[in-house]
Amino acid sequence: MFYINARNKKPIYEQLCEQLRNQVVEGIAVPGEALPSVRSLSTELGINPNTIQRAYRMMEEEGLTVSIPGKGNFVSMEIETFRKQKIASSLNTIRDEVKTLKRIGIQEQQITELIKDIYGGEGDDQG
Amino acid sequence: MFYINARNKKPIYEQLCEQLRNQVVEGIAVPGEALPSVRSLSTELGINPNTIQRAYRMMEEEGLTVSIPGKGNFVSMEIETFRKQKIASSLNTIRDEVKTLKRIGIQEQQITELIKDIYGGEGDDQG
Amino acid sequence: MFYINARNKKPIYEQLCEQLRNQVVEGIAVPGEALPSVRSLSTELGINPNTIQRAYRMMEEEGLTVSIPGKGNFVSMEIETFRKQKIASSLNTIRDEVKTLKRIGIQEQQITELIKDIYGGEGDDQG
Amino acid sequence: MFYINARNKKPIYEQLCEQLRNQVVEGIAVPGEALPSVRSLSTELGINPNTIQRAYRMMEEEGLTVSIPGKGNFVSMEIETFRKQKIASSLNTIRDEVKTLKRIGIQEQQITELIKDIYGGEGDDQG
DNA sequence: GTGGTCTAGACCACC
DNA sequence: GTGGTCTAGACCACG
Repeated sequence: MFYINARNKKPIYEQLCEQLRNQVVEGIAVPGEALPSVRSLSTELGINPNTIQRAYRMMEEEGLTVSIPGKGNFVSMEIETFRKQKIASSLNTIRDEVKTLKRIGIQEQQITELIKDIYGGEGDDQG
Repeated sequence: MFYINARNKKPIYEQLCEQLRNQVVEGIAVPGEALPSVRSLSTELGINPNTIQRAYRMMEEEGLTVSIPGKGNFVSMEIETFRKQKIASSLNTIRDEVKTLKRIGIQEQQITELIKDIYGGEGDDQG
Repeated sequence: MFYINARNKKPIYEQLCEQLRNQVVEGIAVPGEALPSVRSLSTELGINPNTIQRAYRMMEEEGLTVSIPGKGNFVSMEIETFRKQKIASSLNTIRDEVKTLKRIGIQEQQITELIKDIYGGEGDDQG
Repeated sequence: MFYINARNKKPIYEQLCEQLRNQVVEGIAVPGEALPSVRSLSTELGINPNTIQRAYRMMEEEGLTVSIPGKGNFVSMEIETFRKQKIASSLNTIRDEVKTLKRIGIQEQQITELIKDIYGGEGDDQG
């Protein structure tokens, strides 16, 4: 469910948080689903429990999960917000990059064809 | 020629480097052009000379500039590489984001219209 | 693990970087091995932490090490590249010098005997 | 007779000095030969006359040239010393590199063949 | 004037 | 504890 990229300069707790965020908006993690316990994830990833704890705390602060004392951490039931946020964020990123490409002199066609290719492929090439 | 955004989490030397990178790919900084001296930029921005030095060193390591001791720092003569890199990088970013949006369930049309809007505007909304 | 030669004209950060490079290609420093912490090496050598930092940063930029914030600096797992680079570089240097000697009028025999002497000695006259 | 590589980090006066040194030991510059005047070389290379002056001064200090006031600078008649120095220096460099290669595990044969190739070619492949 | 190196010491985030 | 960034200011070599 989670993995760590030690070479990545992002802090570990951020990596974990981001992974759950992505899984949630893409429907891979479903509302109500239980997250691994702090202890088990800690040993599985070889990471300090404090760091896992911090990641879980951050997830809860974001509203991404709910923590039920004595039970564990669970994906929140209110995830539509995150889907909208992610869409807005992605569109913004695309807008910025496209503007840059326009300034550099790239033709609109080259970009639209890239998109057509992606949507043309029926399958989901998620890694 | 350069500015600092204190609110930006990125380190100052990175901001400077990134700004020159953009100016180069957009043709605002032309090959052979002299950069401000370490000291002058330092006082102009209210930044420690060491930090400017580091930014300039990084630019040179990237091949973005050449440093001639006793003379100054100058935009490199071979900048076409950076234009190509930037294009490839931007297209990759767009590809990733579009794939994500597809997975989330966004229609192709919504993205292509965003792009059409950007290219429809004659002006350059830079800065 | 490291030492400083004050008489050497090369900057300190370069000396450190070069030493690790040599230790790596000669198998003295093994992949995954931890380097001294910035602070400890700083006090051990009587060098400013900033300078050590810079050396370590340069090593990482070269791909010689990986830096994990909060953990330390470690010899990279992919060091075979450096061995090959070093071999190529050494052979090139030898080639250039031999060509010069040929031009000056030195006999081939004089050079080959030098090499035979080196390989004839069983021991390793390192350090 | 001289050229400047602005990208080279070596100071200009050092580059000039080194070039004459090489030309002398290789017989390209012959004893008694006149060097370009400070003024003419200065304009030819687009270099500050002071820098040329410094290079010429250094050449004279090395005993590489003699300066005759009112006449100019001339290659020294005593150049055999430099030939011997260059040979010693080259042999030392080769010795060091070969030792390194031995330590890394390179076979003697690989090096001797490199040398045989160089001496096998009748011509002088100097650039 | 220019860039390059180094010291001394502070502050931050991460683990 | 760790690495990373930044400031303040000195000193050097080069042109």
